[in-house]
Amino acid sequence: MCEEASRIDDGIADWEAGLPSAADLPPLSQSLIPPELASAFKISPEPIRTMLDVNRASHTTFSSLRGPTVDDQVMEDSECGGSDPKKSRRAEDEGIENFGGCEQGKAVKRPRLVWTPQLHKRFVDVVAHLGLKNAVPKTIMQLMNVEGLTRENVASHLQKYRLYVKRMQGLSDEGPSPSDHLFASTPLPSFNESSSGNGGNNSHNNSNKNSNHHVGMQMMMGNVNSEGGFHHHHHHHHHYQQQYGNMMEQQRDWSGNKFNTNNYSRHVTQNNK
DNA sequence: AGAGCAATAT
DNA sequence: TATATTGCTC
Repeated sequence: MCEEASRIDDGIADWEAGLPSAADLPPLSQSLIPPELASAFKISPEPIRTMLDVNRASHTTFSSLRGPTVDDQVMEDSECGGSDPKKSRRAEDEGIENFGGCEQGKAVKRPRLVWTPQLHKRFVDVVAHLGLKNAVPKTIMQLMNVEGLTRENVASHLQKYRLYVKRMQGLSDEGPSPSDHLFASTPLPSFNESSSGNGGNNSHNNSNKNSNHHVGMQMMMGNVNSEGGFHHHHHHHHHYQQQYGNMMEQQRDWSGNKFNTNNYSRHVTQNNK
């Protein structure tokens, strides 16, 4: 996890070392295209860029090298009325790597996880993908492939989720209670799958009585990273082109959170040990 | 070891 | 309120 992070960091450090120094570059305030030239060619004036923009761009590059990060806004499918592939980044970070530090195993508390709708969706997708009997915390955690997500996080959420599903199935009618906002934002899975060894599917007989809305997300914890493989032989490619993840800083000391692969049928990089 | 669950803590 | 933790059984 940290080893890999360090490796990547080193690579980035090398890369950065090869870049021109600030002194070799024109100041940010200086336009690269002279105004007359710009107007002559009908080039709209460049926006004024600040250090913040630079840092943002830098972080974007950084993130793309490392894979999606939870604090990256990621959208999936139809998300967000979608237009623009780039999303706003928060002003925070720069402290991305560790929350406790790799080496100092000293009790640094992880900020609590906030189950954003995106994160929850990923959870539900994974649970639906596993047969009922495989949907256990560790496996879910692995398939969700979210850096920093722990088995405990998943176990806790799963416990609540099961209660919710049971509750909803029991009372076959009646929509979710107002406190079920998160869970209600996701179609109830149909756990008909016996699922030996193989991916369940998302069938389509969900009683979908839900209202989907509101996004109020926030973020958490530090990252973890390692490799681990998981294979899933399922036949249909569900175009899980999903990303997601937006979590943002909730407390001051955390870091970025990441997940990698988008396709469950590929191996996945697992989390902890 | 880890799943599951209710109670309890924060 | 939402999530984490604990204590226990299996």
